[in-house]
Amino acid sequence: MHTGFTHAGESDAARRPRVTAPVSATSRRPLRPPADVAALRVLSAVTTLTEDERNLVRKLCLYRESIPAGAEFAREGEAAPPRLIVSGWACRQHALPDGRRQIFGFLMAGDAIGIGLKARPLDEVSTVAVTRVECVDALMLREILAIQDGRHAGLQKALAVVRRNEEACLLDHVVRLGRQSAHERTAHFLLEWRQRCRLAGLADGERLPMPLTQEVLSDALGLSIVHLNRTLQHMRREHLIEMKRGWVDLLDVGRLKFVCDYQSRHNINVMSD
Amino acid sequence: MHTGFTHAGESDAARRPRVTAPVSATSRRPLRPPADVAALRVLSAVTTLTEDERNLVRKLCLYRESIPAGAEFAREGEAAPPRLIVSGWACRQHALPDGRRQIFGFLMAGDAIGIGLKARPLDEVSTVAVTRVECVDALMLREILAIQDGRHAGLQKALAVVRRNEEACLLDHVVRLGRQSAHERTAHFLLEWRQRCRLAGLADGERLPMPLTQEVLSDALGLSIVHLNRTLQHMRREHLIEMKRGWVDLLDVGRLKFVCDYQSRHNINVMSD
DNA sequence: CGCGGTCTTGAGCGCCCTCAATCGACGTGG
DNA sequence: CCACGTCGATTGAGGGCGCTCAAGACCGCG
Repeated sequence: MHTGFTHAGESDAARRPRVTAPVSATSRRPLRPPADVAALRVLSAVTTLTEDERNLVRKLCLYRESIPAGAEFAREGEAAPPRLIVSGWACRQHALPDGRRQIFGFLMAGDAIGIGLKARPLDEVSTVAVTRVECVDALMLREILAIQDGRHAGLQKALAVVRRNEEACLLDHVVRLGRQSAHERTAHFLLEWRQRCRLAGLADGERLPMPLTQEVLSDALGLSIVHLNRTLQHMRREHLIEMKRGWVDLLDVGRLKFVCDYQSRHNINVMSD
Repeated sequence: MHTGFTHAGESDAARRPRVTAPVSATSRRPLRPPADVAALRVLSAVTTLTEDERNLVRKLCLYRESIPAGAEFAREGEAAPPRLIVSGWACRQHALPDGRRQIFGFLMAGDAIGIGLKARPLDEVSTVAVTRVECVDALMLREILAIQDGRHAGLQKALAVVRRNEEACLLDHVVRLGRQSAHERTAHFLLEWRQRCRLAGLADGERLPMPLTQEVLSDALGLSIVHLNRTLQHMRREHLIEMKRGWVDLLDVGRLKFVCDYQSRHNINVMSD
């Protein structure tokens, strides 16, 4: 049913060579960091990391693992092995026996799976790669978090915020599914997507990567694929968005926010420290 | 819009005097425990508690706080003060500016709010008492959890499981809202409700307390109040359920499970030690 | 007895679904 | 180079699930 998302949406970054130019220790972040530190970018956007912590993450990223599109990170019910996503997109989902499925949310560069001492239910649902996903084993990160030494306080906080954000998105998802129309849902989701892409440095202005097929999108938004298609068309005719191969342009963020009453929970998390 | 749920559904237990017959130390639990230990029942159903731990909870329950129906535990965005619910029902919700609201889930005896060192997003949404709620200040519990001494390992685990259950219910909620029909949603919700009521010792066979008005229920299930009403009527005509003042009878649990493909996540949590 | 809150019922309709077919892009093999 | 298969996006037709509006019944309460 949902196999083989080989088409578009692999970020440019994902195809670059491993280690490019080593960033000088205290410099500002480059505007387009190489893939290795895409995850790092997310983590350091959230809180200040020491150079030790940054190097630790960089070191982890040397040992990659590639997961093909459509493959499962972990099956339903099993605790997922700890991983940190470097590039690509995955989703958490649940499949009903009759073929329907519901997607709980998406994972992108910088998101962690199975981190955290006690596994959350979220880490025990089926997690599937939507595109090819580059990730690294995060067992070491997990152990570092377990040891409560102050040296990695920043890293600890960053990963906690990432977890919190995922849960906050889940709450927004509930509101979308329960109380919003197809248009509102779609607009709201795109704005959330925008915020996450910006945080990960994947956005190019208001142009966002959109590796999700309409089938995947409809399974997230609780709509039929046909109706989602018509909803997107309507938004294009309204000059709210524009879609190309693997990309989506948000043409009028203000109006998008207006139609779905979007208010970002993430800012709260990012600001608070 | 949604104020004053004074009508039905207060459990008998909630009206009983504080301390009735002190249960002998090692005896089996009484079938209908007094309200003071309703919370205790939930916690000890999850894992084995030492007598010290049980006494600690009992002691906490001496200093009650009563919250009237309709009152907010904490406003949106603020971290809720730590509390343990002894009796009554509350809900976590989010209100949209145009009056719509979505309920994320319900809290009942044994559920904790704002426990946990780092607050989850769930603890930062608006939490409203659906009936009158008796609860106790759980600041002490929270501090006990912070101190990692082995003496309260059982209590720690019990509260962690309660938290996990709430998150698992949230995931089920997403599936219901996104991919199930009104009938499936309703049946699925009732079965989840049943499971939680049984755990809390509030069920009388297949007769469950149902303090929720149809308005509240519809805001949880993402349905209009009218359609929920008709759905319930249909289930009554099908001899699946029966409803009375503040109670619901599940007449055919097997068929209910069949129509909505119900599989309990809770058993996993309760079993696993 | 009047009143407010809740539940119930009817009528009408629109959002969104299902089924089914077409089109375009792309990769493959002859 | 073209025929072909596959996958995803698109479009049309038709219908049903669930919505809104509105009114009435029921019930506990002051």
